[in-house]
Amino acid sequence: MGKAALAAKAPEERRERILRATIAVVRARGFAGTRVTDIAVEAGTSQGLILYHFGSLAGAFAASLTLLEDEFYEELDRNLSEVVGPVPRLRHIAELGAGHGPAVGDWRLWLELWVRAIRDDDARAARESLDTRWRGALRQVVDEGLAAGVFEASDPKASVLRLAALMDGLAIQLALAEPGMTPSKFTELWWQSAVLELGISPVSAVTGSKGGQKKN
Amino acid sequence: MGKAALAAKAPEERRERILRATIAVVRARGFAGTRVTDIAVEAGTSQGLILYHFGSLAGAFAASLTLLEDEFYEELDRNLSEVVGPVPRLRHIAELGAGHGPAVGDWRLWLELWVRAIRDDDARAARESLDTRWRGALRQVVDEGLAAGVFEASDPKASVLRLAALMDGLAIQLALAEPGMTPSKFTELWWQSAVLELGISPVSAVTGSKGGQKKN
DNA sequence: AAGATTCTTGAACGGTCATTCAGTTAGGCT
DNA sequence: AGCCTAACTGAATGACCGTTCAAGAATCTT
Repeated sequence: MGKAALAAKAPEERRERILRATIAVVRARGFAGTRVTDIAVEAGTSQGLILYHFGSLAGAFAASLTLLEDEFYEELDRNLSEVVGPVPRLRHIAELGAGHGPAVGDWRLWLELWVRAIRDDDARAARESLDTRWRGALRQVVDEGLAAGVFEASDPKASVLRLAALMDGLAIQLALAEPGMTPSKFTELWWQSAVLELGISPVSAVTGSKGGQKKN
Repeated sequence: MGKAALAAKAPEERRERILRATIAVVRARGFAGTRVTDIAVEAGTSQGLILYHFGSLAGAFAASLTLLEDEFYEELDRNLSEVVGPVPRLRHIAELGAGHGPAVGDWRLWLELWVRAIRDDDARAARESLDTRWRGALRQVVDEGLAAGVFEASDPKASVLRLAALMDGLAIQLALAEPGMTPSKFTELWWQSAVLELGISPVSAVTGSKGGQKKN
C-alpha cells in the first residue's frame, strides 16, 4: 500500500508531465525537430502514451500551447504585482524582457511559435492570445502612469503597440545572440524608447530602477 | 542549330532556376515544409539535379540564401537611390518595410530565416549579413540627416538599432496578419517613432512623403 | 474479489522522403 | 565523326518516424 502510494501516478500527472516535456523539447529542438520519441524520453514514458492522450504529435503541440499560456499568464501576474508604481513597474517590464523570469524569458520559443503561427491555427490562436494579454499588461501600466501624470502620450494605444513591437524586435537579436546584444543592452535600449515615448522625466527615469542608479 | 540555341540551357541557368524555385517554395511552405520534390516541380527539373548541383537539400537551402542576399542588396541599393534627401529617404524606408518592393517585403520569409538561424549556421550567417547591411543603410540615412541638421540624436547608433528592431517587431504582426495591422499602419507607426527618435520637425515630417500630406 | 474500465507499453506497420545510382543525353574538343 | 566529360533523369533504396495495435498493468466499481 505504501508501494501503491508511491507508484501510483494520477493519469493527469502523466499528462502534464508529457506537456512539460513537449515544451522542453520544442525549446531545445524547435517544432520542426521535435519527435514523438524525444518527448517520450524527456517525459519518461512511452511513445504510445503520448498518442493515447493527445491523438497525434500535432495534438500534443496544441495542448502544450495552452499549458504555456496558463503559465505565462500566471507568471506575468505574479511578476507585475511584485512592483508598484508606474515607473518602477515599467522599468521592471524592461528587465523582464531581457530574460529574467523563466517562462517569459525564452525568446527562442517565441520565435518558434511565431513561425508555427504562420501555418498552424492553434499556434496562431495561442500566440495572438499571449500577445494580447501581454500588450494589455503594458497598456495597463501606461494608463496608470498617465493617470498619475508621470507619463504623457498623445496616442497611448500607438505607444503601447510600438513599445511591444520594439521588444519583439530586440528579442530577435537576443534570441539569435547577435554580437553586441546582451540582456542589459536590451533593457537599456528599450527603456530609452519608453522614456522617449512616454515623456518620462529624467528624474523618475533614473529612480525607476529599484536600486537607484547604480550601474556595474 | 536554331534548335540548339533555344534548347541549350547553360547549366548555370538551371542552377539559378533551382535556387529561385527553392526560395519560392520556402516562401510558400516554410523550410520545414519544403521537399526536394517541391523544388523540382517548381523548377521544372528532376529531383536528381538538385542533389547533383547542391549535394543535399540543406545545401540547396544554403545556396539559395546567398542568392537571396545578392538580390536583397541589389534591391536595397536600387530602392534607396530612387529618393534623395534624408527625410524623404527615411520616409521611403518606412514605406519599404510595409511591403513595397518585392524582395524586401516578404516578412514571412524573414521569420523563417530567423528561426532557421537558431540552429543552422548558414542561415545564421545570412541573416546576420542581411541585418548588418540593412542597419548600415539605415545608419547612412540617419548620418546624412544629422549632417544636414534635419535630424538630431544623442546616440545615433542606439537610435538606428531601435528603429531597425522596431521594424522587425512590427513586421511580425504584419507577417502574422494581426488584426488591425496593415501596411499603412505599419508605415505610420514606424514613422512616428522615427520622428520622435530623430527629432524631426513637424514641417519636414509632413513634407517627407513625396506626394505632400495627402491622406486617404 | 471479479469484472470492467482506464491507462500504459513497445513492437510492428506503412508512408514519406532524402539520397543513391545506373543509365541517358548533350556539348565540347580533336 | 567519335570520344570524353559534364549535365541530367527518375526509378530504386533505405532510413526515419508518426501512428496503430494487441496485450498487459493499474485502478475503480460493485
